[in-house]
Amino acid sequence: MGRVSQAQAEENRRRVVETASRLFREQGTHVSVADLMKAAGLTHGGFYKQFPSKEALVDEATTHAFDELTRLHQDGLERHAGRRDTAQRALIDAYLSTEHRDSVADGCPVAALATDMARDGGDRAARRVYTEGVGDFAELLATDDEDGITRLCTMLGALVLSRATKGSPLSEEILTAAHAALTAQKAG
Amino acid sequence: MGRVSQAQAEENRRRVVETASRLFREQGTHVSVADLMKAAGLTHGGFYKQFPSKEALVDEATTHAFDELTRLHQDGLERHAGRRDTAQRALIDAYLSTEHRDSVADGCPVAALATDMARDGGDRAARRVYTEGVGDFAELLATDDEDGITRLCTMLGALVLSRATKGSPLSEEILTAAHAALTAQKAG
DNA sequence: ACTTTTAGATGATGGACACCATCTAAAACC
DNA sequence: GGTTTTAGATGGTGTCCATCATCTAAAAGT
Repeated sequence: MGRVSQAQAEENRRRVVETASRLFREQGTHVSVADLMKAAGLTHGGFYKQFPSKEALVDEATTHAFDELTRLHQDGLERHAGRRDTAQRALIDAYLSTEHRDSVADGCPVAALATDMARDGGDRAARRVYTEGVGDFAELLATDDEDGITRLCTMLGALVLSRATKGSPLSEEILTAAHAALTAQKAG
Repeated sequence: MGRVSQAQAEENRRRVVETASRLFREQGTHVSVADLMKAAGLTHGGFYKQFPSKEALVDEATTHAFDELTRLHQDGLERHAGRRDTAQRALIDAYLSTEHRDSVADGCPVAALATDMARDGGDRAARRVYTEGVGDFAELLATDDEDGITRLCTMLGALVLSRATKGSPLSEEILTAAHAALTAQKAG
């Protein structure tokens, strides 16, 4: 209840951002501060000692999610060192899996936050980070035959649609159709 | 204030559903009943004389939006009578236009409602209608060379991403890249 | 014309929201 | 070790939400 060490306070703050980045992806940016803090193991009141507003947390949590994404992509590239097409293939496999479809909270922020970004038109940090993330992701996906942007559209569209139709067999069909299209060999 | 003719009442009810179908696409299904009714030119209290709950309206408004979509697609097919590829081309042109990107309220419900459908997992009428709509749309888009599902994923992904990145030049790049990919002639 | 019905308006309910003032106890600093 | 600082807890504020009870005036039914 009383004070907590600086290390503990920073750790708590980190946990709030981390929790927010997961909850915002899962439920949208409208999750309440109280729910957020409870999920992070704290009470609602302390929030404003760490963040000036909920909006500021949305920005920070979005940034956090995209930093995580960048790290994940870099790890992927390193693991298949230099072999761009192999790394892309691994990324596509994971992206269009039912596991990714079912784990929104830990999943791709480009897909999870798209509608939230589109809906609040402001000139926020979250939007800038998001847009930059889209560009980076597209670059990563480019092949000799096809535009990276188009491939990202197909992947993201498939993920979003498979989530929206989950429960119907169509959900899995969407994932496999998009996967097949993205990994098909083009005639040379 | 007092009573209103049956015809007027039905007309008012229709306007509420129509308004809801637009507002839900534009702002999400969390728009308040009060805002909804105000937008339809009524007060909030009368709502429950026409609908058992807000959830029921979400179902009805979703159904309405998809009925509209079906009608639009049928009109499109009739206008290019029999010529499937010409009708598809016109559809793609419209779908990936900046006008469509900028008019969410009147735009494709598959794109606008995707996240809302994904987020509330229930077995609602809205979800069933949505899933059916996705299947129908995909059928419409199939070509000899490519799966209709994949093409829908690309189109929808592009629309969603162009909306989320609106304000950046990337937004237009996404539309043109996806458009080029979807209208490219495949090697025969 | 008189009665009954009902669409919509008004206003209240209980709950959830973002945000803030205040308390408190332990860490940080001397 | 005594003072100061502060992270987090407690308990508000005013606002907005979905839903409902009640009122009212005009349409429907006789």
